[in-house]
Amino acid sequence: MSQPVKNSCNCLTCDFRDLVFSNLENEDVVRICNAKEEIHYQKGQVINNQGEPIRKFKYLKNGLVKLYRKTGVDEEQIITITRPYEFVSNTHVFSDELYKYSLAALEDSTVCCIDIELIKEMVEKNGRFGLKLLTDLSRTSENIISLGLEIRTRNLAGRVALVLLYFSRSIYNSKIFDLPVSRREIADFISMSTANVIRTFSEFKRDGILESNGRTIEILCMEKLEIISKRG
Amino acid sequence: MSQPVKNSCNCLTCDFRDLVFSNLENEDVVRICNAKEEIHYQKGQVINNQGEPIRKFKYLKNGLVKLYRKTGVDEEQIITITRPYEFVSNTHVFSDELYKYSLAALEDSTVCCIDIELIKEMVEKNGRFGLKLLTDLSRTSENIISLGLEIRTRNLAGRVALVLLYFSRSIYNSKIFDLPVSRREIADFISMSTANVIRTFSEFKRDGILESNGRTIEILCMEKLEIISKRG
DNA sequence: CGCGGCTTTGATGTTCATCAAGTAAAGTGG
DNA sequence: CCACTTTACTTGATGAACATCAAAGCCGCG
Repeated sequence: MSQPVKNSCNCLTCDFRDLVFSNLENEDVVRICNAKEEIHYQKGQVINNQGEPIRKFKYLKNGLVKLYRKTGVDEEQIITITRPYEFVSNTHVFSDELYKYSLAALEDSTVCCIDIELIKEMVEKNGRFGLKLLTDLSRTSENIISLGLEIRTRNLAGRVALVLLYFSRSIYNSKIFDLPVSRREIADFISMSTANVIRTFSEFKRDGILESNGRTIEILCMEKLEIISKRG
Repeated sequence: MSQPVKNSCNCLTCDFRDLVFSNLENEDVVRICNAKEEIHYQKGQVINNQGEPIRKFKYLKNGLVKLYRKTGVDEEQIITITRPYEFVSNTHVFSDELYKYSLAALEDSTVCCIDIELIKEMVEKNGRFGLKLLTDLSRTSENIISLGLEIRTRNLAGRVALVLLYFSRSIYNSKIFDLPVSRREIADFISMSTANVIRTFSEFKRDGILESNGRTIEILCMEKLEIISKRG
């Protein structure tokens, strides 16, 4: 697999300026722009590894990523799967020295990397920017926490229904989509065995709730899926 | 049960000044001091309820609290149990209008309440204060997230061992302590049935790992407990 | 074409929730 | 202070939910 590719763009005119850096003056945005690295990762590439030092503040501009941690040899636990317009999912970048979790691209992705020290300097200098980050971090953390709580309250079928609804609504906004993850990754996401994820898919097919061909999924009956997700 | 009691103290000389408000000027600390309410809750009292509007930034000065959410009639899920010197556990105070979770006192507790708008104003005015909050929020969120992940990777015995070690080390710093929660609350914390929590306690007693009398616990064999917590 | 990883299904046994019944402890009203 | 009620705790029995193991088909890739 090839190396990540570094690109460049103008932060002043970037769509993300309003989303992330809305409270910074032009001169500060220019500083960030000159210091940043915009890196393009291909599907499957690792963006950062748990254990590595945290040097950059990272923002997903484009693509889809999974945040996960290794829980043993050949075993991982997926913490969240997110699209852009979310804060960097590694919510501990401001409190730790090392990454506790890994981040990898599920689809081709573009990540903006800025020295974390520069971001901290900007926060110190500009309180409104700090408040914005505080709000974003607050939201991202809450999303991860509540996702974990929801998973824990459900049985197998309920968990599978939950992720299917998550992909359908939060990620692809469509009843038909290609799963960005393997069955095994779904299992790692919702803490169940791969075999039972597959079994649950088969049952959903049998019951006319969805149609699937490999990773292509079509949800046929949203209502049933919602009921299963809620009662599970 | 009686109403919460409001007290007063001088923030300038408060131990927490260094921990929370280390980056604020004296005049700002005085403003906060005049605007704050210090409220004393008795064991069992609710500090805030899910669904209520978020108006205050709350800081635990003293005591022990549980953060939880209602998941049905007469059912709740405990998200975390914390001592002071942690950021307010409701990590979404900066991103939401309403509390998603409830907070209740497990022991007599003292909570400092400051208008959230005043805190936001301070952040805007003083970036260093904002950076401090960002760091604290980052740490608190990470603790909640990783606790949830740890619970999910363990079987019943492993989960019970985990909470026992948590109380022993993080909360009481002793091998002998009084559990601040019922068996049922432990079950709500680690997503298992009350009966099986009790059963696991009984097995630990039978195996000489701990001694218990009601809520009083003495851990006899830390090593075994650690092994169970890790392999579970 | 063969190899390895992903997927699928069935069979098996373990883990766990649920139910039930009983005991102990703690609060409540007379 | 005692009878009463409720809540917490405990244990066993049962069945459901789930993981694990095994075997086979499929697909992409060298």
